[in-house]
Amino acid sequence: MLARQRHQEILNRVGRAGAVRVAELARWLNVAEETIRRDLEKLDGEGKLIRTHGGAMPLPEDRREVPFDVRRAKHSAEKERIGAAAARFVGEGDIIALDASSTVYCLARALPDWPLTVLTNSMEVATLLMSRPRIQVVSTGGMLDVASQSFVGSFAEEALSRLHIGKLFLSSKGVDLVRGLSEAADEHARLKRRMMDLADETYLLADHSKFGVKSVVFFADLKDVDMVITDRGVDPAVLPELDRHHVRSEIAE
Amino acid sequence: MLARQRHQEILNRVGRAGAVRVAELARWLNVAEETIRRDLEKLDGEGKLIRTHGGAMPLPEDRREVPFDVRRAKHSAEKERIGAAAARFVGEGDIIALDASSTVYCLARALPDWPLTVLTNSMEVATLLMSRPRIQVVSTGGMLDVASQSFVGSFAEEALSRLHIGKLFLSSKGVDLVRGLSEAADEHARLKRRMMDLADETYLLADHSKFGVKSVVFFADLKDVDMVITDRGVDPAVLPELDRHHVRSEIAE
DNA sequence: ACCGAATATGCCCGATTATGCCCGAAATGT
DNA sequence: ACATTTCGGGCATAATCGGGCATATTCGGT
Repeated sequence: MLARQRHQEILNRVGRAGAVRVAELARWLNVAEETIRRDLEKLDGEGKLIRTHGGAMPLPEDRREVPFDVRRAKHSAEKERIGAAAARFVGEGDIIALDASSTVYCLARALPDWPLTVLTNSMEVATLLMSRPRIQVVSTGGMLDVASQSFVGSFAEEALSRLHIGKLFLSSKGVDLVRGLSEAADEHARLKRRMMDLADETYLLADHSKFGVKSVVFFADLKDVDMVITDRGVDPAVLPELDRHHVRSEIAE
Repeated sequence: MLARQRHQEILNRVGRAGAVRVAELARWLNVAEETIRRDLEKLDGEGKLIRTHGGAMPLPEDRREVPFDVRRAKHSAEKERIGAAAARFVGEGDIIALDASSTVYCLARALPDWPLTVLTNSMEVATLLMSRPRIQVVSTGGMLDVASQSFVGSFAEEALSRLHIGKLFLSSKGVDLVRGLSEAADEHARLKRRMMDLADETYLLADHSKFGVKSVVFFADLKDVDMVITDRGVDPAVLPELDRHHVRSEIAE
């Protein structure tokens, strides 16, 4: 039986019975309990059921469908991997900031399940993390930019200054080794700059297509970044160059 | 039976019976009383019921933070009418504020299609209005409260002070002619108070079931309200009383 | 078709959680 | 005031979990 098939089967049974136990499922589906646990972990992570000690329960009625479309534009596999790799730098109790970008959204989905405070200007990230009980979400507020579904403007920028950020995870339209990070819109650039100024550490999430690209507004030097997380498609010449700027880097496998 | 399942069952019985005893629950659910005690301790800690000696009781009706979808469903016809009536007070180019309540959400849906600036602390209102190109949405930001899907906290409160609000539309858990408006949670109460202080005019949207109800935290007098919009089910004695306080009122037909 | 990588699965073991039992202390009812 | 019920904490036990490791299967690229 295929793993996916098993997942469906589990969801079916959870939905009908109201609750299932790991041992039950293991017997019923002829797999080890470890496998069932991994299945439940995955399904819980996807928000399709709720894991409990000893088994799982269906979602409470009132949270089954989030009103907004949780449609996700193409998460290229690279972005997923970069997000997962970045998630490993998040420690328990950390105060982290996430910007409004699709790569960072992937990180949000991969965040570990422990107490965290997450500051974000992205509506989508906020909505996503609302279903994670151990995560405290804080939003900058500000003018709502429809295109990026995020808050921008001087209001958002000044709101930031009252906060502390441990680790900032951001992305940018372009990453040039000489000119640094760039964005297409000034308002987004300014906000990212502000976030970097306030953060103890800055992690740049950039898939290989971002390197060498210069967008319109430059907002930071590469040397202001503490670590770059990218994917295997990156030009091999880039990593030594980062090293030369004392920027750590990691390739998400 | 899973622990979580038992918790659900306990909440069910408490909710339906009004009160339960530890011994009863232990017998019904086939576990030791110690287990039930631990369950009750946990549920009480989560604010889902109130422990008493020998058993537990449900939360008083008016201090329950009902999830948004549920609130929206309740009295929806009246709320729709009230929202539509309130929308007629919104003029072109107005700067209005909307709080996080289901009635005001109905107003948001009924907003006229002309240029507007809308300040809100509700994620759902912000999401809804994102699809309205002529409406500029501004959010307070702050800590995200999951139950109400809205931003609260001192952060949100202070963010407000930098803004101007023309007309504020809000609702509240309870409206008492003598004691005024009340909310179940302090953080919501404080924010609403702050909004009222900053607004030129305050419109209270309250269906008839709100009148005479006293929740936990009072945050404003009726005389601070400029206009009350309610429905036909309201006690006829209420309107003259409002008049006596120089509060205008309207019944949404 | 072949090989290395990614994925899925199973097994083992120390850590965590859930539960039940016991007993002295606190609360309750008569 | 006294008998009874209920509570809370300490302890023991069993179920469950999570992570590390090994093996098998599938996938992807040549």
